This record gives sequence, C-alpha cells and structure tokens, in this order.
Amino acid sequence: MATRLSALAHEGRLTIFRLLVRAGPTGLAAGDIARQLEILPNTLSANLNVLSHAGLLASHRQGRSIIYAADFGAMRDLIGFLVEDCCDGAPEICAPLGDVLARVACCVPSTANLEPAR
Amino acid sequence: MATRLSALAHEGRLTIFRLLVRAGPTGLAAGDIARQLEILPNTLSANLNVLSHAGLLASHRQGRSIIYAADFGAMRDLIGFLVEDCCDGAPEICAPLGDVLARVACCVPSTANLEPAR
DNA sequence: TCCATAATTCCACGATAATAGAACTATATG
DNA sequence: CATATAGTTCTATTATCGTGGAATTATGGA
Repeated sequence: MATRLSALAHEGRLTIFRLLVRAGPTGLAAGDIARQLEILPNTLSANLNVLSHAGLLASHRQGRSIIYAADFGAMRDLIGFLVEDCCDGAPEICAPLGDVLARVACCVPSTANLEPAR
Repeated sequence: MATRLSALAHEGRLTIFRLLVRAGPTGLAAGDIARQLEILPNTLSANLNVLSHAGLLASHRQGRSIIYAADFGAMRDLIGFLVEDCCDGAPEICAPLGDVLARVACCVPSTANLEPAR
C-alpha cells in the first residue's frame, strides 16, 4: 500500500491519474496524455510506469498507440485501506465520509445499507 | 495533498500514524512511540516532523515529553479528497465504499440504527 | 523496403530523501 | 548546581527519485 500511496504522492502522477479516471474505462493513449498535460514523452512514460507498477493503471497496445486506463479496483482498495485503517477506533475520521459519499452522488447504494437520506 | 500523501507513502511513517490513530486524541509521547516501534529517536523525530509538516499530526510539550496525536480532520480531508477526486465520473470506485463504511461500523449516519457489531 | 509515428529504454545528472552517530536544548529532580 | 531523561538538531553518507537528451523498438502506410 505504501507503494501505491507513493505513486500518487507526486503532483504530475496525480494529475495523470485524475485525467485517466475521468477518461473512464476506455482510457487514453499515452500520446494523448502527453499532449493534454504537456509532458515530455519519456518523462510521461516513466511516470506511467510507476503508476502501472503500483497497480493503479492497466495498459494494452492498440495499433501504434498504447492505451492506459485507471484501475478502479485498485483505487477503491487504496481508499478502503485508508478508511478501515483509520476508522479502526476513530469514528471522527470516517463518520463524515458518509456525507462526502452522499455529496458526490456516485454511491447510491444498491447493496450498501447507507441511508441515501438527502 | 501530494505532500500529505507523500508523508504517508513510507512504511515507517504509515506505521507511526496508525499507532497514533489507535492511541486516539490523547496521543502518545515520542519516547513511547520509539519504544513500541523500536525506532531510533532521531529517525523517529525526523519522521514525526515529516508527518507534522504535512498537517497529519499535532504536538505539544508535557513535562519532558512531547505528545504527538493524529489530526483526524486532516486525514478525513485527505480521504475525502481521494474519494471526491475519483468519484467525479467514476461511480465504480466509490460505490463500494459504502460497504466499507458500513463494515467498519464507524460511520452510521445519525439517522440510522447503530449496530454494536464487534 | 523505406519512412513516419508512437512509445519506450538507456544513460547521465542533479535533487531529494532516509538513516545513523554525535552533539545540543529543555525539563525535572536530588 | 549537578545529573539524568526526553527530544531535537547537526552532519555525513548512502540510496532513491525525477528529468531530459539520445538511441531503440514496434507498428502502420506509401
């Protein structure tokens, strides 16, 4: 988990990851990322490698391009780790997270038993 | 936020922070931390400094000891940042978090029923 | 085959981080 | 005041990270 945190603890890589999360499961070609964020291709490649090695990205070749996509499961696990690790004895930390989840309106529970009240 | 992530992206510091979260708002003296985790005092001091500088710890002197305590608000903000940043367009990531929150049983909304699990 | 494009890998350099020994500051106590 | 304890700061050393230029691999098209 430290490796995963470390991968995100870098302004540039955090930006890359955010872009890829927004791009969705389809992902983006390395070149597109480089263009949008104005990063040198070799620097980008190094950072994509760090993120991939941390399990945060998946990639596959498509023609001449290599498509990178955020691994949603890995990110969920990371956040879950932080939440469980912190909540274990500290309700002050994760109690307000229910509000956050409600605010982003992305987690209306089908299986979860959180009240979508509001 | 990258600074905060970076502070936690270190095995030793993550362990220190976890210990302090479990210690609760009371916190622990630096010496106690050093003893429990078997870290050299100067190394510990350096790492406590990194965590403090990232806003994750608060400290105050008490007699000869210096008491460190986890800043719950900072941690909540960090997790909130990750959740909102990721959920923005990616329900796959934070939808399951409702389950996580329910599992740790620390974030039951004030309106819902409180289950004394564990 | 030849060329252009896409991306990576190699390599070198400077910057930053991690650790540990030694010295230092602050507090308490006799 | 002398001494012991608690932490920090100083300093040096080593390791790792981040970046960019140049060369390399892989693919597609004329």
